[in-house]
Amino acid sequence: MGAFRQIDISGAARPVPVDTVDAAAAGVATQSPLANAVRLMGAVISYARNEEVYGEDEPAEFVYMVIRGAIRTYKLLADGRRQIAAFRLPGDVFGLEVGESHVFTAEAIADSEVIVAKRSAIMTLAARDGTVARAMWAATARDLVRAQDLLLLLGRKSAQERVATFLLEMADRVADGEMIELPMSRQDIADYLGLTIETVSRTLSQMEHAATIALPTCRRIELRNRALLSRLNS
Amino acid sequence: MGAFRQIDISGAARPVPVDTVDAAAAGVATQSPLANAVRLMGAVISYARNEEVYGEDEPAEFVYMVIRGAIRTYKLLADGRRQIAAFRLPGDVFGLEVGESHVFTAEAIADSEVIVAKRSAIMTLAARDGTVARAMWAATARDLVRAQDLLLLLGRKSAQERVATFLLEMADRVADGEMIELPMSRQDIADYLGLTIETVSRTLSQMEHAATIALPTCRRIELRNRALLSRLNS
DNA sequence: CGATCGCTTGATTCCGATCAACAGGAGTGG
DNA sequence: CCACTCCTGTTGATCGGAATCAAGCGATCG
Repeated sequence: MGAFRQIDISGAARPVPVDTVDAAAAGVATQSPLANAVRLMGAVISYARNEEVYGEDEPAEFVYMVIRGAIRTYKLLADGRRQIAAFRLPGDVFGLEVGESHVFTAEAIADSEVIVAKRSAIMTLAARDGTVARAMWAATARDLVRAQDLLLLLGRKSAQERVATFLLEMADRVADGEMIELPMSRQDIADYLGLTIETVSRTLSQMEHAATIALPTCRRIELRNRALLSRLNS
Repeated sequence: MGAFRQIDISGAARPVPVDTVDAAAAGVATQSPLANAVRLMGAVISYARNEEVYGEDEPAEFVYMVIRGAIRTYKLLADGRRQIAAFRLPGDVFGLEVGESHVFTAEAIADSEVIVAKRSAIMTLAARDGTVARAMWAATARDLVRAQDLLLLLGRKSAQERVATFLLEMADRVADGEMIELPMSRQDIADYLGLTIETVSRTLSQMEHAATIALPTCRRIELRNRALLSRLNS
């Protein structure tokens, strides 16, 4: 069992509300009616690295959309073991709950900008506009599909397979060609994949030796053999 | 890596459509507008033990609600490793997808009765009735919360903790007092908890020796020390 | 330039998987 | 009814992959 790991909150809470912004100008493509609603009714807030966006069991007063940076959502066990359920990247909506409180904690992985909209306003809009209601459902369903893929990974895949799956997922989401710029630390990856930091590091090193990937820096990964990774992904 | 495990389909497909039934009489309590809609618009179909209800990637033509018995939904890896994502028990709605196809396979664990309703009919109703639309969202969100709890279990809990969590979950869902009547086999439990059948069996035996539980038969489990199980549940 | 933090690498341990044998129970057919 | 088989579950012995313990490296920052 892992020992308790202290998670330090280096950045002080420093919300900087701003009026409605042109999020498209901020690099977020127009997507669903939900994303549009959040964009129209929300304000931009900046979060420093490791700053908490909201905590587990807090009332779910707001809905969020990432503009810049990255957010992790996770649960903790009493002794500090952590499971990250999702990484939220620019364009992702998160914190949307059916119930009255959040089911996990959300924290900024890097300095980030997030649009924050009143949940009550979104819900009111959804009651009037069926396309918004449906987009909310679709967003929850998308999270569910992601979670179910992660279940299979955590329950049944080997360390190599987990890392391969992770790399391909990140390639889909943040890659510029074959080059991946990771926003998160090894510890975050480990807590997402249900491994230890050492195992993640070792596995990446092995893949580098096998020329499956290249590691120019520890936050940059170049895929050099996608076919092999896909085979490991099962 | 686990070897390929053959999953035999002993019961032949034998759908027995029936007109709208009084599901309350069948022991299912009235719940959400969604459950009511499925009940009103569906037909009862019987599935034999191990019979497939639907397969992964099949078009999602129907929505289902369990009346009697139990259903497992799962994903497979290419070599046969299996991860069960959920057990569906009487009253549970499943197979509700936002997209056009199912994201995993559903099979009867025991001989079961399921109400089957046309997805298109439910969707049409949801477009007219916001409470149905919201109930569909709520059902998906409930699945998501369950999946996220399972993520923490699969990623970070020990075998003992997994079994303890499972027992408490089943106690909540099917227990008559402290006595649990399991509908599923050890293999199903193992594939739900990300363990092997041997580890599940051993862990249950240990708990019996510690007088935490009693095992009158292998499908019946009596909780004798819920406090201890809760502590293991973290 | 030293300190700190994040990452990598090596040595060893340990939990759960694997391999193997057997027991109990249900169903089948004589 | 019993003998047989099949299936599920239990238990024991051993193995192995990832965790843990430990050391050192390298980049970033004050």
